[in-house]
Amino acid sequence: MSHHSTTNRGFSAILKELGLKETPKRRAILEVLADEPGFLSPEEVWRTLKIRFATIGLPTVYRNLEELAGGGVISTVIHPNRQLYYYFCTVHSGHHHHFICTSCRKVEDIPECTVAAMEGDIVIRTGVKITSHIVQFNGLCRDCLTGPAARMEV
Amino acid sequence: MSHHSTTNRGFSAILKELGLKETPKRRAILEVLADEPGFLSPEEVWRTLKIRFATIGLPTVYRNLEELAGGGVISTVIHPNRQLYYYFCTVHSGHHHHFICTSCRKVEDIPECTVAAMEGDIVIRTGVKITSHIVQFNGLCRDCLTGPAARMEV
DNA sequence: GCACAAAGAGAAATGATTTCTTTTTAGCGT
DNA sequence: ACGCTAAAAAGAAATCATTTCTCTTTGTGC
Repeated sequence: MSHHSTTNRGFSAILKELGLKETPKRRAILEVLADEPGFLSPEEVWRTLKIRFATIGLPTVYRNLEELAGGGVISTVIHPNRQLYYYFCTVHSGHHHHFICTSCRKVEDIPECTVAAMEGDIVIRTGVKITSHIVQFNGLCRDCLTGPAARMEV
Repeated sequence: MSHHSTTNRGFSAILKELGLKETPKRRAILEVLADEPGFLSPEEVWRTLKIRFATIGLPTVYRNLEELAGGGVISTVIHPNRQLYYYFCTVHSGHHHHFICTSCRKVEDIPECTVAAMEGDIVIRTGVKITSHIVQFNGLCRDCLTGPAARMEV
């Protein structure tokens, strides 16, 4: 059930660009995320990897997810429950934002155009320097709105 | 050094609207936040209150901040360090967003117009239901950009 | 193949936040 | 003013995601 199998090519190149060694576990973490349509918690990634690897530590997963997110390979999801989740974003063309379904964990990409405009306005009006922003829309996707809510664990 | 002293009137009314009893500590929590130009962590609020009250528990502060934020009296700040901070927002006219200075903790209000438009687009295009969003701009305010960074603890 | 720095294991610590139980108190009715 | 009752607070303890530490393993350039 590989959802994004086409993206599995090029992981080596991505890691090399970031100056990260290509270890089996690091590659596996990327694969797990790439094969998942929604976002995953560090512990969920870890549980999946434990099937493949006899020994894999949770700290390893945390460290790798952070490195990969820092390098922009994967993106973070700030859940209303305040835990951090990770998502392998198939859209690599430019900056954008996300809609996340808190029920089934699906993620939809939102172009960032308006946010950029907002930032421009803010900078001009107030003279501040914006170093980062959080823009994320939470809700229920169309499928979850119509069908029976799949994972209502929020 | 009361920055927002004009807003101190009407706390009783606010609490009554929310169906919350007007206790000395609850009022004090609101006062501490209202007197602070920037955002504060629960523990910082607690430390301030300990000067006034012989006994005040940290859980009390956490609970009250959550209740007050839930009622919309105060707003939350999601810090890049992933801790939760609270801010007494003087702008009560309609929905809006914030720019936070990660150096001096100043908060500037951003009208939400564009975000509303974005949401409209998203809903129409994808058919999702948006229940909440996080929109926050992080950076350095003009003062911190020019003068020596006051509290560079990020 | 070797050396060396990066990566991982595993255990333990951290620290913000929450939960629990008991005691206190605000606000209503009288 | 007085008492009642449910909300609120104290204080201690638990939770649990995340991080830190030390030692061992492994990928990669030479």
